Amino acid sequence: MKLGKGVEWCTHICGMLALVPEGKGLSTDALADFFEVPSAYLAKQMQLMRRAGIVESVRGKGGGYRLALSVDAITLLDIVQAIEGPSPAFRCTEIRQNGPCGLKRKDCKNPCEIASAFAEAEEVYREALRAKTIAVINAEAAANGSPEHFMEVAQWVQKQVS
Amino acid sequence: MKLGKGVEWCTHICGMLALVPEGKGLSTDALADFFEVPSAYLAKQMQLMRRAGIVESVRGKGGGYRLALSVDAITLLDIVQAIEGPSPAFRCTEIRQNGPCGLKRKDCKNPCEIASAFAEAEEVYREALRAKTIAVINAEAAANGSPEHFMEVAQWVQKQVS
DNA sequence: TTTATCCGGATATCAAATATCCGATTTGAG
DNA sequence: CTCAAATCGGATATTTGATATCCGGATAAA
Repeated sequence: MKLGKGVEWCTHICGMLALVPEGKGLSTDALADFFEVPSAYLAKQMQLMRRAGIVESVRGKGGGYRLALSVDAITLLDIVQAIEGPSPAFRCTEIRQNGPCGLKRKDCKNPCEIASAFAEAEEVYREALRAKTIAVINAEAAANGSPEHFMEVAQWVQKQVS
Repeated sequence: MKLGKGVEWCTHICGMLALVPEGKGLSTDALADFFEVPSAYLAKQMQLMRRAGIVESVRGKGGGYRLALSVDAITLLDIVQAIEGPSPAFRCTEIRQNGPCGLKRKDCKNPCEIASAFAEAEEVYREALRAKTIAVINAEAAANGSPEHFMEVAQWVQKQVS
């Protein structure tokens, strides 16, 4: 039961990309430097984000990544699913069909009670993540953090895109 | 984001152990045969269950495992935590402290907004699993399944403990 | 004493996460 | 046109964790 590092990285990155001016972008190297994470591996995560439609890329000199959607259209769930894929955490292998008292295949059209219970739990989990947009996260961060730090970050972004 | 097979196995096993008569137990081999799972590996999972206080073991000939608690005192969350351990799925590595705009350690006494959001989501997930006891699961299974199959399983258990 | 069982540790195997590298392509700038 | 900067996709290590097996010791019933 573990989420990949890419989830943490990309969530922070989305918060930062929100500060990037229209038409500009930040390169993988710039993002990797900002968070001190391995550039080559981050590049792979950003490709997943792009395929999921969360960010868009501009190739060639001066290119980089920027958000493909507005900050209130990107949820934490979107990011998790982009990085981790769609498969549920609980994997039902239908062991009720095994062994001396195994059920017949045809009697197992519906998921078993255990699989259903885990599916429900994962659904409320996803629902909680779906309720948190980048806009919300950034608003909370602005409320809790110092204005000085915010300016510092904003100026760093400015320097990169100029 | 993946739960180990032991979670599925042990949940089904708890449902079965509920049928074991007072004072008796089922051996690891019997459980492994019933569900067609590898015996040696299942033994490891059962040790985790025992250390978590969910089942208790009887050593020596004729021994085995039985529930250590009543069926309405064992939740799916208990089983997940027994097998998977206590660590959360989202691992915050405090990358906000990294890089050119990294925050000072002392300004990071509270978890960041992202870590908090994931912690909340995992809490509702745990809450959902906490609401599902073995008693509930078994009641649902009894309601959905055929009485014939229930008898078949009960008789198999009888044969093992006699 | 023999047999069946759990216990703990050591170890092997396999899959996934993490990480790096390279060649191809695109694009802006000189 | 050429060069440099950047993403893209694929190939490939490396590391970690999940999966799986085995064995020697302890325990208890027959």
